[in-house]
Amino acid sequence: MRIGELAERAGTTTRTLRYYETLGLLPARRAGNGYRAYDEDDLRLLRQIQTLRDFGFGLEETRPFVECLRAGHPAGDSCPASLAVYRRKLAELDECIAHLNGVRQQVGAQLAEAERAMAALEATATAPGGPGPRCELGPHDPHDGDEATGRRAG
Amino acid sequence: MRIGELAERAGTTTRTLRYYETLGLLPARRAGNGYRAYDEDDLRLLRQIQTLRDFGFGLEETRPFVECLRAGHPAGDSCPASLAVYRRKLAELDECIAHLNGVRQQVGAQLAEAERAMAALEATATAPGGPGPRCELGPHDPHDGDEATGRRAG
DNA sequence: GTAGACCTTGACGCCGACGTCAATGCCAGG
DNA sequence: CCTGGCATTGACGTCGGCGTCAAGGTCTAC
Repeated sequence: MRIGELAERAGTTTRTLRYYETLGLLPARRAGNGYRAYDEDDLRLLRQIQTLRDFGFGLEETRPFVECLRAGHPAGDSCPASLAVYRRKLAELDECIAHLNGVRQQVGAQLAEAERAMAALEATATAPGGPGPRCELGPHDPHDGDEATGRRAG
Repeated sequence: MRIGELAERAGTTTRTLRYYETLGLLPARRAGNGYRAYDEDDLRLLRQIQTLRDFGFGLEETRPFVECLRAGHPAGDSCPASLAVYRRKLAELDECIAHLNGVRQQVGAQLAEAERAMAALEATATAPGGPGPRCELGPHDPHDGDEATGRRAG
């Protein structure tokens, strides 16, 4: 099949497939006219990549799984290199989750404290039966909470 | 004080301070020679920014806190807009943590399963050795919050 | 008067995973 | 023949938070 069909069947875009090819993740054979030619196995490789990416794996981290599949193994995680990636990822996840839990606690404490202070001020400044709470929330895209890129000399 | 001194006292770089200024986050007065001039209040604003950034807040999210301080309030979170950011962040954190916990479980299960299958075949493993764990796991796709644009049609 | 330590603005680089043109080629249908 | 829908490569844009030059101005010390 050609790139458009593979993209559609996998629910992705041709741009993505070409990108994966530049990474060597999903190389394609070529038809006589220069068009990329894919088969069902390529679809499987692609699905493996997508599954891992949905878990938050970087594309490079999916490589061992893809190569494992291409080596003829029944599953992408039938190889030691893949298991190593799993383990690394688990450690990363644990660290990240712990970090976020810590942050959550601190932010929660800050909020509670600030709310307490605000309530004290409003009680002294506003009369009873006043207006409702302000609603200044706007649309936003969820980011992650991370750091670890070298900042703050410390 | 000048930019170099402020940077040093805050443990950051001049580049960062100029960047904050372009964002309007930390505007500076100017000395006669064109040099940026900061005072102790600016240092406080900067410290507020840093604290929030350490929590994983984006720079834009620190703006209400900074403006709150500049408005003369005792703390950056003495204003309703700041509290709104806190609450939004908490919700984000909760969502992110829940997501990561789910992923962790799935990856853990995958690993366990793969290890079982591997054990049945062979018992050879490679020694690990990574550069260091980073926490860059996102709750989901950072560029768009849903799959309407086409990936993983399912 | 000159080194050199500070400052200025401007502009490009980086990371990840693509999106989005642009210019052009291939092929089937009317 | 032309239209139109697929394909090709190439290259720049995006987002966030800066790093890293580059070319020059300013002030201080010797």
